[in-house]
Amino acid sequence: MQLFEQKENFRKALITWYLTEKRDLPWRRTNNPYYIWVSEVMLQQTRVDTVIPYYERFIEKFPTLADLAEAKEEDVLKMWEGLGYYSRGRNLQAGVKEVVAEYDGQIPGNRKDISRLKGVGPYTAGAVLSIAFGVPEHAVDGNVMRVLSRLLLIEEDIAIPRTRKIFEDVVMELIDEEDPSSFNQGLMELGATICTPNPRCLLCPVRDFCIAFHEGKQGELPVKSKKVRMKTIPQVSFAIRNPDGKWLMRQRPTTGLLANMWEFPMVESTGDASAEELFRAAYGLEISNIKPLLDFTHIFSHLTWNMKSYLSTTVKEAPEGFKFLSNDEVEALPKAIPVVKIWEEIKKTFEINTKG
DNA sequence: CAAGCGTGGTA
DNA sequence: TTACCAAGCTT
Repeated sequence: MQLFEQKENFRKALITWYLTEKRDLPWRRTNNPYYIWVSEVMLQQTRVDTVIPYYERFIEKFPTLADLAEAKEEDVLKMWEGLGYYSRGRNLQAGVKEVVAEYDGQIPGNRKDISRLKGVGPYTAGAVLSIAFGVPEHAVDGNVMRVLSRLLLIEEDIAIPRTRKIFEDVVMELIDEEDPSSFNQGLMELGATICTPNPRCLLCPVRDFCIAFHEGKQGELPVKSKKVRMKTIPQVSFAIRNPDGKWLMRQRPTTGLLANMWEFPMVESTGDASAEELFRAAYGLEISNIKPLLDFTHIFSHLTWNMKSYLSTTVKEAPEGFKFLSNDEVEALPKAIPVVKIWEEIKKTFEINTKG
């Protein structure tokens, strides 16, 4: 069957399948545009199973858009701890603040305005517009590109940004004006459960429309170029305790990797300098009683840290930019996974019980 | 546009 | 073990 000549039949097959087979997910039990927005940001490059508990905790902590707008950034990042891509959390709060300041707390219902909000790109704009407001707008993510590349045998490289416009145009041609939410979510649900990288075509509700299936090319699509060479950086981290039993920590810079997250002092390990020498050179602080704590490798999306962590003590004051913090304070701060791992090891070593 | 930006799951 | 992801956005 020709897809474009059978638009109505295609829409009906897709939407009927979606309404029957869709998974029961927390954000599918609401039309609250703020909740939809939160879920869409969390779902960026992140699995559904990972997001669910974060979503539940987040909307419990910040039940309304106003609650999030008024929150401390540190509390927002704490709720994001372990979810990754932490600028998403900071940008979400920034966007929410813009809605309060410029739109009287009402999320804009058109693409032009909603797209101006921090952290809202072309996909998230279309998702919120179609799902929460019922506006017939495209919401093209990786799922949609995979599904449509197969249905229509589109062989453009989906790794190239400008390719997305091809799929946006296709969606605007096909979209169901009566139920754009189910249409867009149907395409995504299909990509997530049936039209996966290794597709299960025999279960597909729209395989009769699929050119790739017809020609047996579903395994060759979508076309996606890839170029990633990963750097490995050796890091040395120091958990330094003062006589009050407090730990030396700092907040990372406001831009770049793990922006604004907290960490134990850390330096790139170059050459064969000892841990103590590295730390004195970096911060000019004398430390003693150095003992190995925990070694591990942490893999980011674009680089790898080979971590060696040490325990030590000092009697000096904190250097510029650092703070000595109690166990409960360390527990409460937002920390990325490598820092959490070191902190967990410290808590085990010293049998620390925190209020958190 | 290309590169930077997290984490955990899976083949 | 390596590679590739999973509902992308910013600079």
